[in-house]
Amino acid sequence: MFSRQQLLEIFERLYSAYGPQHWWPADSPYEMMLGAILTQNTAWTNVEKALSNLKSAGALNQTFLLNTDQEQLAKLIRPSGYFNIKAQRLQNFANWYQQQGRYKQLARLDDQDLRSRLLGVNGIGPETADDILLYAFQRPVFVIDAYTRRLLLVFGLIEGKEAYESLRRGFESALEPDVELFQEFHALIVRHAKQRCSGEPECPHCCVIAPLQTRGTPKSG
DNA sequence: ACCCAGGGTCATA
DNA sequence: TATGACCATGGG
Repeated sequence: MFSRQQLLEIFERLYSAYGPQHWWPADSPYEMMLGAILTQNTAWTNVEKALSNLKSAGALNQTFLLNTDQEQLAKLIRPSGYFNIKAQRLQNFANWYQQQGRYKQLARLDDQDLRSRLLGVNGIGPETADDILLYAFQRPVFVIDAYTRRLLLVFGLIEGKEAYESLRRGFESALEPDVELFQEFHALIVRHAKQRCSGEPECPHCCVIAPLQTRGTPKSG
């Protein structure tokens, strides 16, 4: 699949091109977790509007999510798209979060336990769960998204049809479990995806996707 | 007028 | 297990 050396070369290029990203953009772990649900298959600019609406309405908290009706919540998050489904998902999350004893109790759980409990919430799939684990709970879990796949595909390191878990384990077994590295790596991949080729020499986008110096692991993994 | 975006669920074979 | 339909706004 890919080696530690290859991944580190990609990371170095991304870091050189774009610098530290300091993800996730949120004022609190709670806001981060809601944002992770709202950004599902949705441009972040739209999520910002939804989060802004929630803040203005004083709705960015457990009390509101647990007590308001779904239609009112959907109205506030309308700009993020899929608003009916996402309103339901936010409330599914809020109910679960309350049952689990909120952040303090969840933070006591080990990575795998916390992950499987997150996946038990209807509306939280593998990527959203891993976003939350990595950025809200500081766990060394590597997030795989569509951008990650595309980038690996550009370098010819994957076929493209690999399962989510397969790619996640690929990263996590090739790299040491370093939370800050994982946080920056995923953030940089997203940052790179938004970068259009400027056409200029030394274009950041093109510098990143140039062929790797390190050679591929022959066959097998 | 298209196309896609920091996915996930559900029904079907 | 593996496809396909569906969800929906906003920016290019």
